[in-house]
Amino acid sequence: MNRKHERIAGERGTIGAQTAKRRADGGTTRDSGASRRRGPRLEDAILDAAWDVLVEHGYHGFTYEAVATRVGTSRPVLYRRWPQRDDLLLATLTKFWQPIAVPDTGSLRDDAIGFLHNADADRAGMITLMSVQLADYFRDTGTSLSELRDTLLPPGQATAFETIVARAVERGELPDVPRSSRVVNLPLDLFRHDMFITMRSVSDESIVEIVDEVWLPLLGVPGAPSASSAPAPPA
Amino acid sequence: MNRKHERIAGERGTIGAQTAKRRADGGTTRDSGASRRRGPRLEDAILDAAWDVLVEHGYHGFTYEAVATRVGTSRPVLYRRWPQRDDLLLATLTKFWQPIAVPDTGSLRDDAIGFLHNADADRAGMITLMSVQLADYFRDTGTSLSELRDTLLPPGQATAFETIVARAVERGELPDVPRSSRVVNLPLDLFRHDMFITMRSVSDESIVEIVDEVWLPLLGVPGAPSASSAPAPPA
DNA sequence: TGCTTACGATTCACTTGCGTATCTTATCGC
DNA sequence: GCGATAAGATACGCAAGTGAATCGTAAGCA
Repeated sequence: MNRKHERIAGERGTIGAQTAKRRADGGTTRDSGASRRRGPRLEDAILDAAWDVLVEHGYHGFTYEAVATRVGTSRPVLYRRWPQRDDLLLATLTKFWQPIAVPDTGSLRDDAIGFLHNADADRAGMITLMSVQLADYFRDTGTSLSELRDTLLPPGQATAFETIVARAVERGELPDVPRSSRVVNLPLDLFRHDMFITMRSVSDESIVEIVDEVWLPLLGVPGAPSASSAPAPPA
Repeated sequence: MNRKHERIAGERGTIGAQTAKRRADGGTTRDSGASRRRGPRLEDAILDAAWDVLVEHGYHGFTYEAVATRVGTSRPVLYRRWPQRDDLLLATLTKFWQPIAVPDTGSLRDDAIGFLHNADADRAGMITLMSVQLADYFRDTGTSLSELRDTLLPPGQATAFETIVARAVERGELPDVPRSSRVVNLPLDLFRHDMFITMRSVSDESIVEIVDEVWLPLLGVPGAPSASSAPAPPA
């Protein structure tokens, strides 16, 4: 009946002995003598570990405990630098946020496909993270992905596809007419949606599909597949 | 030094007395005499509460503790029915999952806009929930939103926009040509993306924008705004 | 009416994480 | 080399959640 209690009571009885043993160890639990990191070097190591934890376990698993364990230090070290969880999170995101390379191939289509390809390669973890893993963060703070993106992105800067379109216009590949932001940025939105839904890397087929079947026709690019020449049936 | 241990030891010592006291109380702590829910009625109440908890606090806050507290019962009652957290979650989602109404107005554009409007009204919480609130669930289980949707959706059924397009073809509003699934279902994808990004209800303007600036032009609907007549500059 | 079921309540030991308070000691600047 | 600094370790009190066990009793049925 009370097996559990008996066993536990027995363990409790050894607390004193365990404490004494720990003291006898003298705290040489870890590799004492190894170089002790300080200042920026330590900070970098912490943020690296924080990033890993964030990607692997999401915001929910993004605890001081987990980060400290992973970096091989203790929580007080983290608290000294980032008193709030948000501070550590923001520092981590800021360090690892870098814009995706926008290719300049001289072809609208190749630019678009190339950029989405870069996005997939560079941000497979990033966008997944920002969209899904940070769900708890967004709920806790009441913010959204778009707001976080705004705080991380340098303001007033053209988006990748605005750049791509502008170049195509300069080349004369596209007419110089006003276009809605919705249409211009459509490929990245669809790409991001695919990534959200599947939680996986977006396939090359999907990228080409987005560009050839949706974006280029919308931009009125000659030779692009029209609505009546799409290959796949509605399934 | 060992204050904690001493204190705990002291508390431990009172266990017998506390048990005796509880027995003397007779368990009449709450409003005895109020009707006690049983069977299906209790189950419904639990799932209702579970749904509320899920929407409000997300999967992370979706604990037996929280659900039990909200429904006014205790955790063992929940454990008896759903031994695993996933069981309770699936039961909750199954109960509250219902398809969005697909309007049949006789107009392709009105059908599309109307459906997205219904989606926004019916699923503002739902899709937000499924996308963002369940992030931990997806990570824990290694599944994705698309897989969950597949398990909840009746298989082999046409999507809303496939239905809408098929009706338009029957009416002669659209030519009977093969269309890619990507293009047909584009509006809901963009709608869902908007919801993901902003974590808010999708505005009517955005819905109209999706239909008029993206979808209808792609389907080659005459009179729809072409790529060169979009109102807003790239901003 | 009496019996069976199972609901509601409570307790328990345990785990994980938080935020803080120390203490020792390695490292750096002088 | 020496002192100031801060890394790293450990502990504490607290809080929330987990499964499980137990117990009294209200509800439903024969």
